[in-house]
Amino acid sequence: MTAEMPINRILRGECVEVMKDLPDGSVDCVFADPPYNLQLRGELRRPDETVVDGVNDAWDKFADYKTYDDFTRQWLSEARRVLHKDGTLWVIGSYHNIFRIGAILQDLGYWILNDIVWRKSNPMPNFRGRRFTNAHETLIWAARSPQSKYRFNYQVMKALNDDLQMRSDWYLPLCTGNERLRNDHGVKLHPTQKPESLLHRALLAATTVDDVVLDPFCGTGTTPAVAKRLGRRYLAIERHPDYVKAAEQRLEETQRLPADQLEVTPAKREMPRIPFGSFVESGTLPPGTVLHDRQRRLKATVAPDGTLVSGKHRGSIHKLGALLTQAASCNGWTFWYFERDQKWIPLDTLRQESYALRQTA
Amino acid sequence: MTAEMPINRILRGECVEVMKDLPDGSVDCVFADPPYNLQLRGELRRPDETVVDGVNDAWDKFADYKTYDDFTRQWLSEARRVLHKDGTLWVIGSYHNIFRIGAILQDLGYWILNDIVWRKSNPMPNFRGRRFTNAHETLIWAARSPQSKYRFNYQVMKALNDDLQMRSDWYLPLCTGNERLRNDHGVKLHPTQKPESLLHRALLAATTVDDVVLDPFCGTGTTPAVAKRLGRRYLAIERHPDYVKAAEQRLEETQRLPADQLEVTPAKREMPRIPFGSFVESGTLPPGTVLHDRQRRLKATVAPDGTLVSGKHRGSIHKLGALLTQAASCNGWTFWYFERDQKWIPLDTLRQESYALRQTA
DNA sequence: CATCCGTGTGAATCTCTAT
DNA sequence: TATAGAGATTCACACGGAT
Repeated sequence: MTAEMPINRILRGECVEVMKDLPDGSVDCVFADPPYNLQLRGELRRPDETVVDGVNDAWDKFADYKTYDDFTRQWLSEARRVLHKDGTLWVIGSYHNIFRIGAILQDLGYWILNDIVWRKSNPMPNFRGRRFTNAHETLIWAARSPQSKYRFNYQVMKALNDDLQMRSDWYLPLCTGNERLRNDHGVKLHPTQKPESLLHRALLAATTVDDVVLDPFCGTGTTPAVAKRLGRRYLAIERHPDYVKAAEQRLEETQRLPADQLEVTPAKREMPRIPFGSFVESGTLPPGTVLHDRQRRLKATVAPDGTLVSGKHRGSIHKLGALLTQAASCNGWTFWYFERDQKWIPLDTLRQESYALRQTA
Repeated sequence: MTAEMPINRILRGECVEVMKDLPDGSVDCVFADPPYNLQLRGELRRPDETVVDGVNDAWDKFADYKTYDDFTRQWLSEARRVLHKDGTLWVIGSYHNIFRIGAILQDLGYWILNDIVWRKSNPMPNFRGRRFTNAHETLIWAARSPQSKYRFNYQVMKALNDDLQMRSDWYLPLCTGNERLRNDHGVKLHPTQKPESLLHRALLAATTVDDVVLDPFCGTGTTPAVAKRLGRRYLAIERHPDYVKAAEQRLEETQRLPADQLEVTPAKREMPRIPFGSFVESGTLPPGTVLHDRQRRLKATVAPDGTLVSGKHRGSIHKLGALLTQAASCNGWTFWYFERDQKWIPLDTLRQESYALRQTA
């Protein structure tokens, strides 16, 4: 290593090698989006027969778990050396790689502060119906050591979340539309570009103005771009010259926010959808519960999966209501009634009560 | 190991030892809520709950991770031996232990299918304001091997979620109120009792009626209680006699749902196959019947052997559909339409009607 | 100008059975 | 064990052109 510390630059090269040239303790925060080692096998098609454009790049291929672990141990070790003693590290991954990364960083002496779940508002569905929709990715936020006096901007996060403590589950959309970098033919430049909103929240939580942020897997430069906009200094490492070029251009077009705007971010609150099945799971309406319509002419029974059964018909609260009344559609929430304290109450009451509970929780 | 297989019982003892007495491949699903190895500052605990001295010493920390890893490897290995080749395993944990568990189960040959995030509707706040509110726990769902033909009740999960694919993030409340087991003084019996709703969803997704569910860390019996209620068989292991007693009492008070209330949305894959030719044989679609696609751009004629003919092409309803649309594959049942009462109806309707007839027959 | 509709797409470990 | 054939399977958005 040398004592020379480059700053606000994108360095081209292998991150382990490049980091070796950086001084000890010179970085306040690391954000890393390493290869996931996805191990995709064949071609996957949507129900409409179009082919899914999966990650098929050479940089995501590793021979086996051991090769991936060795690689992980190397870059996490160098990142730790380069980190300031009170610095923190973010890593993002999926179930393919995140467990290995988490275990290795614990072995290396990092101290996990939180695991954060990025809940995707618009994930790709599971086209074959063989698993749960893979609707999230996991970030690990860790201090360099258990003794680190790390930075956490508690009030900033609370303000960002309508004056409620920021939770460990973040609901954010994918990087799509205009934000996604594309070439002249409209083809995405990078298969896994992260949304700026994700970086915005992570950097806003764990760094302050003029802190140095290092991204060892820079890609098309989301981390340095958000860092620059938020008035942080940055250093990014990227192997592929095309990505370096794209990131440099992006950074030219990115302006540091004026000082008075550095901490203003609107937060959208989601109104969560409540599936009828959740009341079955919770025991509020156990399987076997009898429901009626308002006039009590129709009758249906609740099944363990939240469907209703009436004679030989089965369907959701909406579908069965429509079927039995021969209507095109039906709002099952207001159509079906259940009995409580000898009164018949519309299902929708349950939903209203549930919303009220969530607000105060 | 012996060939003796106890069933619907809670076995008292260390789970690794007890599992050694169970036959190979005798269990369809494992649900495990292992000790968390919580590392509070100044107090580090081994899996057996004894306190480790000198937490701040790196060597001790390594020693403790190693102890936890060895323990994890042991119980995951025995669980894998006991699992049926097509069986699946659920493990729940937090950031303190889940990364080690995930890496070890991958090393042992398990194949991760999903990681699931249990988002708590009512988590404990972070009192010191030094981190994000720890508002979730992580479950790993894994098959015994990449070759396992595991069970996933896709349609059941979809029904439970208002006819949308169930995602990998589950929003469920903690176990509180009446559901929480307490002693005569109102003190909770177990520090980490899981909500029944969580088990309801996991078992409903990955098992069917009469499957055998094993819980190696039974605690106060949430897993066997939900398994019993849902008509699954169970086997549970618990070390502490007080918990065994509480779980046994709880199971006595838990009733299996009546058979007609256990029925859920059937999987299409598991419906009996009906050959298209049977409708030709029965005269429902006599040879010469004309079929169209939905847009009525394509036309085919039924042959006596149940193949379709279009120009010089001939093949099954699937093959011909794929051929004419130049698709890799095609579901002929939903692709082709026939005319009845001056309406064009998909072939699949015939199949549905045939199923309904069998029900009433 | 607002609305509707068709099209495209996103870190994906994505089938099962009979022969 | 390899191959062939049947047949099951999608959600949230963004964008652009048409209404």
